[in-house]
Amino acid sequence: MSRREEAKAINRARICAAADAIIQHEGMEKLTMRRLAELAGVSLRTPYNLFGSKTDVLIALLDEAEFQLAPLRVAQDQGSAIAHLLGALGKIEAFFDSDEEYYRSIYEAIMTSDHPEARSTSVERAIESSQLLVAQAVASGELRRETDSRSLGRHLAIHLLAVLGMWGSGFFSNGQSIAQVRSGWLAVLLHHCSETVRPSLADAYREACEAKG
Amino acid sequence: MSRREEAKAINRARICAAADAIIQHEGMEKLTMRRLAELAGVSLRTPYNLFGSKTDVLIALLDEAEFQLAPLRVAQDQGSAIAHLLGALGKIEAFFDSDEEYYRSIYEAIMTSDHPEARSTSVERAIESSQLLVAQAVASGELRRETDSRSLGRHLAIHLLAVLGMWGSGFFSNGQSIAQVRSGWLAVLLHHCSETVRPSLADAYREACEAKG
DNA sequence: GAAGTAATTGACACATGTTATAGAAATATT
DNA sequence: AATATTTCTATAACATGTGTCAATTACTTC
Repeated sequence: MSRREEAKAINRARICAAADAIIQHEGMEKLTMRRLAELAGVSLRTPYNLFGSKTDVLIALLDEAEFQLAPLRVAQDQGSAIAHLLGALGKIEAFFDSDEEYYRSIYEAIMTSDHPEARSTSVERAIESSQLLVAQAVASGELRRETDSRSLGRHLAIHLLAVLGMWGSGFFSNGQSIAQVRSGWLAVLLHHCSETVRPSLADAYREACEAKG
Repeated sequence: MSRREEAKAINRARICAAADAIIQHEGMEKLTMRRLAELAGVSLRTPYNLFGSKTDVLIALLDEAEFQLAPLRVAQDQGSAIAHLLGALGKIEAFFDSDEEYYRSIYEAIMTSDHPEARSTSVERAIESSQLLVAQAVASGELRRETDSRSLGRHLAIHLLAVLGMWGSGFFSNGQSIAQVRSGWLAVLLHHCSETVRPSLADAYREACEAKG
């Protein structure tokens, strides 16, 4: 990395750190570009040079935290694809729980920003990941052969994103959100699964419904 | 209505008409409070006095058009509650189809506004309506007795709102959106329905899946 | 070390949603 | 009819995200 790139990386990191600090200690409303530049010790223009927009800074914060539905993307060579799908929910929940209000406010800001491409990107990513996992579940026989994995994968991802969106708006707590998604997913998976896994999914569904309230 | 209220109503109507005209002929980006006030022939403050915020003007536009998932709310005394649920989708589709780009841009603007309460309100309304219809379907025996109608109703509403949200972001076309919701709803309903209605729902489900693509 | 290049800075500008203030006009109350 | 209240207008202001542009600084290349 050339020294120029190095300097840029340092500035990028300082800006992220400053954004993080402002959100944590002063709240999202106080995160203005002027305040951010001040705390990071750079000029007002620099965040724009390095990130593009305020929304892009927030996206970088989430990326830095390795979110972005990463659990859904984990390569999966062995084990049950359905278990993997459901396990991903638990990972997402744990991740958000680690600092719920922090991630909630960032997530909301991104989802309501006037840069629609920020939304589209995460929608597309989630749909692709979910379609992949569903296809694996079909291949492994957990879901019936005739299942349209593109359609089902899209359905699951949409449901997840919708609930996350409502969590972002403060409509659900993190725990409620994931329980909501889990029962929603199970209801649909039950309809597409093969007889072998049906009993265990049905149990899981009953549990999930009770866990909601 | 006192003459004062009358005057307010007239101004309100003029502002709505102006907003409508701007969105239709100049596009959502041109809908600024200054342009709106100018075209409505009122001062910049008046829309704030009469509506509260720009978002509230947009909400009024949708309300005026009798949207807000009104079809879901129709009182239902007779006929099949499930048919009513599915029929509501068709009505929503027809409504949006009547001027897709117009409603899409308004819907998106509301859903991405920085007034989160606007979002919460429409989420709450949709969930309540849907829970009511599901409860009726349970009462009539179309859905099995043990169905948790609050939970299922919430699930259906969330899925609808999820897809509408993506339609708002331009991710789906109107037709695709509703087809997506219909098949999603049918999959879940199939899992909760009584044996009497299962065959017809299964048929509808197959049709809906083919209609997507 | 000199010349060229890329990034940063600073000061300013603009459009926007929103609020403030003061005064004018219309309406309601007595 | 006189007074009080409500609403609207006009104008200015503020905070914010973002853009412009010239000057400067730091780095790369030769």
